[in-house]
Amino acid sequence: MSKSDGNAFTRQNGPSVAVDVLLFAVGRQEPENYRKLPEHVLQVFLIKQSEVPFIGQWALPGGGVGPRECLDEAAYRQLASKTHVSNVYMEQLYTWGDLHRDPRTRVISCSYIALTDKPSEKIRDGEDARWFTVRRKVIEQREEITEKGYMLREKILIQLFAEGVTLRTVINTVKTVEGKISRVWRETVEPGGIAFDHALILECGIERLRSKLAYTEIAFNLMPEYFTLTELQQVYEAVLDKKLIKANFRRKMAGFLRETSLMTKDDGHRPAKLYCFKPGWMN
Amino acid sequence: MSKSDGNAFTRQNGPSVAVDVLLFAVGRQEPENYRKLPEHVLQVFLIKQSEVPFIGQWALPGGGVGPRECLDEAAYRQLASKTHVSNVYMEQLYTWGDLHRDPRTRVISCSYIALTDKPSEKIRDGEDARWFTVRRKVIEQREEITEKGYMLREKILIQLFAEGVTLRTVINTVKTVEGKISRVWRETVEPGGIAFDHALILECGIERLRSKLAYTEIAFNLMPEYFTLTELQQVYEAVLDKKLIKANFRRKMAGFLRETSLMTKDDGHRPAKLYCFKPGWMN
DNA sequence: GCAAAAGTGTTAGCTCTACACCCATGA
DNA sequence: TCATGGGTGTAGAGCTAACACTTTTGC
Repeated sequence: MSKSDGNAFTRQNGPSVAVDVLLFAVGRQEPENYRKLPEHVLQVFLIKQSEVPFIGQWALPGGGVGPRECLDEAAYRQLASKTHVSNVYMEQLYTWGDLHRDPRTRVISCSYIALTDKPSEKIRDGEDARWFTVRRKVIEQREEITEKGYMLREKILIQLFAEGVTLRTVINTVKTVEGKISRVWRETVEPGGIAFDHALILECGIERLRSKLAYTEIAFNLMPEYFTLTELQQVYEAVLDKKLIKANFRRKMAGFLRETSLMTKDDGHRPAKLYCFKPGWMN
Repeated sequence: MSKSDGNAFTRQNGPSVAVDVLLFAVGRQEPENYRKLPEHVLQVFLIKQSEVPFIGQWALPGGGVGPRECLDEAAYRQLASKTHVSNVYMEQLYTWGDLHRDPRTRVISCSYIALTDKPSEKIRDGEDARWFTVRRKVIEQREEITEKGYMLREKILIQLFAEGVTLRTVINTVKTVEGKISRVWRETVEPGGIAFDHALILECGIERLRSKLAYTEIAFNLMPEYFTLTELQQVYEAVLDKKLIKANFRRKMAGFLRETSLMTKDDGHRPAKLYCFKPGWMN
């Protein structure tokens, strides 16, 4: 940030700066009968655009950063005003700066992941904001040895479901290694009704969420304060899209849990102990 | 990014956008005698500020983002022009948007990590740019159970050494858990001759680099094309600041290596096989 | 009784750790 | 010859996957 190059701090028409928030939750779907527990699915919150150039398409909640707020504050404000969700976990995901990601003007967007446990909460009235169930699939995968190194190409299908709306977006990712230098490249093939580059942001966010599940305690931000071990497991399964083995899962989680004296009841089967989160570093 | 809030895309005096690059390398220090291999240390590249308000202090290479370039391009351009290093691994680290991180005007900075294997290369003439050896130590640690949850405080000392210059910066980090919601907070206690919030960026980058060594192949970006297993181990040890056990290290790395028919020689001891990188997903 | 989920135990295989040991080189 | 690093083997601890089994509830 030395000042010696021409374009630093002198532009009056520099790029706008915005934030966009990927609000994730794990939703419970009604069980088939009184004995069964609800199924769990990963959900993301989107808003229908009412203005050109993406009128009718769906976008992440977000907007411009004010002159008196830092990025985190802007993200919180946008989330609170657009979704009525507050006091949630939030972390920066990635900053998107492609020249034409917004066709109107140059906008640099700092994206955030937010996690909540209340997808069912009344979040906004009207038809223009919805929780979408997320389904992600790798539909093509190709490994190559090239003259210069290695290449891994994947085609990814993300499907989004809400009542009356289904979106289908396709993304390509390319990982290359040339000599020792590795790179990742992502591009939208079919936006499928998702505005701006938000399909890319979503894909990036899902990847981050999944990988952080494995080596951090981030999943607890998707849980209510008290929860059963089966509920916790269902959240992992919904995010990872993969069945886990109960006994093993419980042993692995043991270090992050504080037992309570509370129990579930009236569930049509044996009551379960309720736990709450205790960080791993608290011995 | 719906357009419906007042401060989106209408400001002409919005924040400036810049990039800052943490260029890391692992340097070799001259061995004591002909038999010994060189010691390895983590190094970072800094530039001495020649203008107010941080005149005489040291900062990361960086500068404003041009109107016709995306963030990655800006980072590459800054790196190339300030350090004469190009064709290196680079990834986004974090975007810094505090209101007063630059006392002159509002600047939002997207920071990058860059990794190279050539710290010794003549990088820039004159007295105003140096490779610094990095030493990081946790000098205080406190765990607490509070009314609302848990808290982990750490005080971190980072020392930077170059010929004729020693910098000493102290940073506090606080990790809190309230109920289920976790947060991280970082602040500079003593900048110690480092400009802007670049001490924070450095600390953040070291943490990221260390944690990514464990679960990615990122370390190979710090290696030359051909290297011995001991060299690779020394790079890991320099970054992690921790001795590793040779036999175990070799077994763990086996899946990421392609053997060559080349050998070292004239080293004052038994010759070693040279390897090159092969990504883990290439079977 | 029975369906569903809560919760525990066991085994085989793998990985991680720590350490010991031998080999090859050039001065 | 010997200091130094190159390279491999092994035993024990601990983790993981997979599966089987018992317990407790509401209807």
